[in-house]
Amino acid sequence: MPELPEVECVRRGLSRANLTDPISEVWRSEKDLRTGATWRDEQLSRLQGARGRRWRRRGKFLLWELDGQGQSEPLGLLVHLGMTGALRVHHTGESHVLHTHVIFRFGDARELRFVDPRRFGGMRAGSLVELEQRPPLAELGPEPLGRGFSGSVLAERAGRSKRVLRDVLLDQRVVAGVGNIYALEALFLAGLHPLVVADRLAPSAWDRLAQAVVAVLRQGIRNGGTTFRDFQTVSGKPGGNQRALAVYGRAGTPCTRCGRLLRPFVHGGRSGAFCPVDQPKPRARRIL
DNA sequence: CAAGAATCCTGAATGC
DNA sequence: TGCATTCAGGATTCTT
Repeated sequence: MPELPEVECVRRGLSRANLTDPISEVWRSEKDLRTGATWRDEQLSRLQGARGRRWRRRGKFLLWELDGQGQSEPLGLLVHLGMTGALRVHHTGESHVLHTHVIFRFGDARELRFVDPRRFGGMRAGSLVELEQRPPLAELGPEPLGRGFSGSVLAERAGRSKRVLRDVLLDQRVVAGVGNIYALEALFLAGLHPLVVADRLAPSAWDRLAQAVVAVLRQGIRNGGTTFRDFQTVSGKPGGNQRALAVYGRAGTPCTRCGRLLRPFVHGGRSGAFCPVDQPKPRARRIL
């Protein structure tokens, strides 16, 4: 379940790996990865001979910028890790694990492997500019760790919505990179009930929520990401942020702040937890 | 247009 | 012990 902090940790690992030799070979398994308009035509072989320049992140997406051969336009590789996707750097000849679907081999006898058991992840190569300017990247909401993110930005994009706060935070068009774990953590930190309808929030509550989103994401990155089951970094190590989680996966256990038992809920087929004391659901029309 | 549901997938966890 | 069922869930597509 890589969300923004996990993807950012992967990005940093890939940057440190310095994969700048030309790609000598692209290997692809026969299994489909994520299907759908943006992923259908992967064009991975276009990266043959290209040189990696840098790794960027946008929300939960990774974007590898590459220089093509000759005077061709800059190329890009868009990657989404889905639920169980992992990017790992290996030496050529190291044994493969099950569910390895893509391999980029380099001149220096290393290779970048994409492993994804559930195949919710996807990859697509193409013109860098086109990847940037078309969906899904073009439709993403603001970067929560970028300049200009604030409660008023959240309010502007979701303040009239009838959806509940947890679902609003999961909407990548409202804010990019937040998934179920960090949405629930941010709501706890902000003292907001996850099932409050968005259009009831006053500006002060939106401010608190935006600050909480930033705080939990920063903490997640600082702790190397959250590994609940599958997440691993480029070197194969798990993250450490699961120890810092206040509510996700903790339903039925005591609240770290007040000791009351955290309550589970299911909404829209997705589960969550909250503290009935610290995250009350007020009757008031406006929630401050 | 917005909101909710169904869909994709495998492995771990649970139920009987 | 073993088999069947449930759950996990991001983004897209479909339905209401």
